[in-house]
Amino acid sequence: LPDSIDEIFQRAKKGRALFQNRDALSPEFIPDQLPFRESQIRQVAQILSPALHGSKPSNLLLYGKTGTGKTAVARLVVERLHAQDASKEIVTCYVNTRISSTEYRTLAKIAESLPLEKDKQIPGTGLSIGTVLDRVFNAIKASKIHLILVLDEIDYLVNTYGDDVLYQFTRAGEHVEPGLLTLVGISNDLKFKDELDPRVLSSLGEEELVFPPYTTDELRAILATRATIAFKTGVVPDATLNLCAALAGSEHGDARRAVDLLRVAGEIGEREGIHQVTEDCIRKASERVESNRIEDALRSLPIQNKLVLLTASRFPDGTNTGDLYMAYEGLARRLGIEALTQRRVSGILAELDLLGLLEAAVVSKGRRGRTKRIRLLIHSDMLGKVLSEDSQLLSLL
DNA sequence: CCTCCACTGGAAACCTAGGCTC
DNA sequence: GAGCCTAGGTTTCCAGTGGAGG
Repeated sequence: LPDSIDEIFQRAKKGRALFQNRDALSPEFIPDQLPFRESQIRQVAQILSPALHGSKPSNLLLYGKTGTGKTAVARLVVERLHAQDASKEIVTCYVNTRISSTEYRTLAKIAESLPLEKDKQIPGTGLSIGTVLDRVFNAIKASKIHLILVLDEIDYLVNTYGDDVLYQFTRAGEHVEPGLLTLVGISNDLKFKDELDPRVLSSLGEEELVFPPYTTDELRAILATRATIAFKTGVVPDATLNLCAALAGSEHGDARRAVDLLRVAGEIGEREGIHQVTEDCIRKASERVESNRIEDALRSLPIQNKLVLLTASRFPDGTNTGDLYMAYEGLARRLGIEALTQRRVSGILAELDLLGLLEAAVVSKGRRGRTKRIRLLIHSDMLGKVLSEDSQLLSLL
């Protein structure tokens, strides 16, 4: 509906506002209470506490599926530890290795939290991993810092780049004296240990903690607490919280998902100008959250991956690598883009499969060879909508 | 039971952008 | 500024393969 700008602002002013503190539902929000995680908090605090009298705590590994509170617990405890530290020698650093996306960027992020001399800053590119590591270790050594390094989604780092860097970090004890380095690894993947060099594992996993998924009841309680902070009183009925908890609970007790859902539902309610966050808002939010996730994934894709995806969308009934590649070449020619080799396109198909944007299952057709059965998993309308934002692809849409 | 297709996917070489050293 | 280095993406090369059809 073509609401005029003023109308939108008027409605906002009139105060159909449902939120009183939206931040309480933002992904960055760390509540000072983490219900149902008291014992984990206590244990992590216990393990890290030697840092306060200048000795090195055990390295620590936290396991559990997404949204089970690993990150929140780690950040909460590390933050408090930092606050309690009178010596001011403790430096804490949190990096999500999947978001940093490469070894280099992960190290650069770590370096940001260290006092690096002017000529030892880390540029965006150009240095070897080894050089960056040296600079990081030297900074710790020179300023006698105790770095407590939280590596979130460490399984991503190891699966994509191997455990070399991690190995360097685990034996950094010898490199960084008189400074100290303590590692807190966070992994979503319970099997990730199998991939690790035993030397790394024995050092990193000196202490381990498993985070069980939240039950639906626990999710409901968490949501209720957050809702009272985030929303005005009486705005969120119990039934809404129940549905929200149930939806998130069915997806392996993911609290982040649950909180996300509630926030978006609140925004939908506000926009519709209704006075409560209804169950219907939750359902709409559930769809929205999912399609946003996909749209973001699409937007951040390199041009060639977009083109491969677009090619796949031209085959509503699915196709295979060879046929897709021929069509892809044609489209690339029309766009004046250099076509990649079939080997590379095959690799891109595997990447897109991993992202859940299409299905590329290897199938054998007997005498007619082996190939990937390729099927788009997203709406081609949505694909067209997002890809048309890319000026290079516009002429094909 | 064997063949042989149409690829797969590992390995290595190659390319490019960008920082470093001198 | 020349020449060197690295990371990350791509190409080149190729041995390997699941299973329908013979």
